[in-house]
Amino acid sequence: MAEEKRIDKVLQVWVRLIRASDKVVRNVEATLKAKDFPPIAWYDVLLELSREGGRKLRPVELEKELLVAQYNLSRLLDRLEAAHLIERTACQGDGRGQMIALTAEGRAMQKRMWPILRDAVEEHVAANLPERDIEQLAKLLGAIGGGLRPNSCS
Amino acid sequence: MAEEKRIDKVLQVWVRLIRASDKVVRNVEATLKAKDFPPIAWYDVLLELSREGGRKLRPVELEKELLVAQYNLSRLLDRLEAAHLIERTACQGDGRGQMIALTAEGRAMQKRMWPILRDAVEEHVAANLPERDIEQLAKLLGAIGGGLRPNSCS
DNA sequence: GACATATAGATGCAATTGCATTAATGTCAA
DNA sequence: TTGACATTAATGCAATTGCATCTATATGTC
Repeated sequence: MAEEKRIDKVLQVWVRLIRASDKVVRNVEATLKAKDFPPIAWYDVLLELSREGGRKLRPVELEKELLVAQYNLSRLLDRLEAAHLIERTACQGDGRGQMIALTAEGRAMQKRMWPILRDAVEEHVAANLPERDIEQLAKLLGAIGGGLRPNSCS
Repeated sequence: MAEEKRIDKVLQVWVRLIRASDKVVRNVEATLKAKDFPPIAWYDVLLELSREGGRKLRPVELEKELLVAQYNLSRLLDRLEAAHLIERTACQGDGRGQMIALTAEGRAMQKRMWPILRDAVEEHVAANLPERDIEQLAKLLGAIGGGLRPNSCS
């Protein structure tokens, strides 16, 4: 009986987790699109590269940071490259690989997207949650997601 | 400064929410697929119909319950129908609409999927969270997601 | 009844995702 | 060095999603 109750609670978390995530992502994507910005996935790549200063990253590294499937990243990079936001260059030392560099345009895009994204996230995630709940939530979600790194950065 | 800190926390929740949800969904989908079961989306429809006993539902109703886009639901129902898990019948009283009925096969599928899904969710969502955290999480996620209904049912 | 407008559901088409496989190196042991 | 095996990245193809639009029926107004 106590077991039954627990599984019900877990299922409730399951449903709410998916719905909350879905809702928030849709809203933020919509905000970006409404202002003619590219999707969140593009921002993630641009941010990851921005964080490295001028250092170039290899797709494999991005893959690990962003938790994107290899074939999806490959094509995401195609799109970013076509939009002149990144550049692919050969990787000396490893003939298989390549280095991904942010272009000036790419860096500018990341900077322009940042405040939009920040405000959208603040609005749709934190709506009217008190500081305490935010912290609690971060802690509990961290427990589900496993090891994660911090985020943000302009 | 206090503001800065808050937004950082909110962004952390944003990142973790997406990652936790993503991870959990992928794991559960993988579990289903590994046992040759259809995806979660199918289960959601089957469960919704099962809950109604023998009552048929209209796509519009499902749409609201499941929060799926109209055109996606239309095609999801195509697939379920092709798999003989549901049946579409005319809707008397409204010539535009239709009624969706669970077939015996559909009901059986829902029943077979239930324990698999339950265990997978228990494993991937609740891994090693104490009861208290589960409840906290449900409460907090509910605050983000807005009004939600309870779940589960075999 | 005739018309304007709203609602239910389907569908063509483009973009994205997932899956399986491939090509090209790299690594390491014999 | 060579051959077996691992790693990096790309790609053909099918399935799914998003978007815009379309058809058919309903509803309300005159």
